[in-house]
Amino acid sequence: MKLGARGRYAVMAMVDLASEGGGAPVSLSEIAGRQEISLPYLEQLFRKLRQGGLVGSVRGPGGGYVLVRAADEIRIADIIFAVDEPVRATRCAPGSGSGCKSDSSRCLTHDLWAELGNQICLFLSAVTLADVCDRRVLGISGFAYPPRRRPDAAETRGAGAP
Amino acid sequence: MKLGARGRYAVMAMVDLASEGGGAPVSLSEIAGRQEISLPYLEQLFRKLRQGGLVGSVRGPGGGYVLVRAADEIRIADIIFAVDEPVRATRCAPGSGSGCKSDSSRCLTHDLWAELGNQICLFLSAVTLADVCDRRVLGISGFAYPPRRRPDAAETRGAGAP
DNA sequence: TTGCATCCGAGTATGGGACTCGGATTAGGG
DNA sequence: CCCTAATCCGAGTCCCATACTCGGATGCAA
Repeated sequence: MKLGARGRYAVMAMVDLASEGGGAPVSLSEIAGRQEISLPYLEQLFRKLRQGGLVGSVRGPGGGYVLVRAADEIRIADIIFAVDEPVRATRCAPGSGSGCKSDSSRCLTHDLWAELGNQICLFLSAVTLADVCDRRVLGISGFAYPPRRRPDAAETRGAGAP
Repeated sequence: MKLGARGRYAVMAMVDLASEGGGAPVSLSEIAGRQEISLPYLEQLFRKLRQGGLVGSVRGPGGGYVLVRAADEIRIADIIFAVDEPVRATRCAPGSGSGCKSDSSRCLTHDLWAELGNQICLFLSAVTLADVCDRRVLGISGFAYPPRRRPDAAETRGAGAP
């Protein structure tokens, strides 16, 4: 999962679209004005969003973009995926070869990054556009990580899922 | 929290150091050979790790680096922080001004990114160097995200690509 | 037809990241 | 003593991904 300005702008624009548009199409100029993003850049973004099936377009005067699904059916992860397709996490798995060099057990760190990417996907999949619009983001994962933090001495940490 | 190749190399090197060094100093040439990282680059990395108080150094022939704390007392987050200090998450909070433009309630996405960064920190703080060495990473957070999803409607397509 | 809007392929460039270089220090072994 | 192995340090270079732009084509309503 890649995390650049493009993804952030896309989310900002989608939030704007979900908030300001009441079913009626919203033009990119409006969004550009409100969010202070350049119009051509927004066009490029919404091209991807449209190809990803997240928004529909209405051409001509009075046209613009509309959400295809309801705001609480659109996950933030969907937006990021739509505009930032590729992944390539470590130096492993560049796509073709399964990676981690030839030696099968070289990179111990592999599953660390894999698991981290997993966590990020999980989080961004748990938050919907509606959540962001209504400021329902904080505390969505209101859990504290560990029972397994530092218990000050040896502990049999089974690490198992419940 | 920034996530570049530098951080990944640093973690790889620290894992190597924790695995191969049995209390005795390990020279950077050895690590460079095993992990296929260039020596000068490693030097630059370990300079930061030393300044961050994660490793100690022994100069002269037979010298090298040693862990200052035990491997299960070093969190992955510590390593990343040591080599990649600054953060600047959104376009908000560039350091001086508290951010989010002047208008107080413009960027609704602010707490989204803040919370995401929080999640990443949380995860990387829950994993220690020893965990990675012993392949105890997978399933460290073996929980499924909350019951607070949309009850029935369209729970198709889970989580996306790993 | 005119003007507003989406559509599209290509193109530029700048910034930050990975990575390098030359030299200075420190220490052990002949 | 040198000599060599190692850490130290401040620069400096290069390159590529990413943000961002341009010119024009297409569709639709008044």
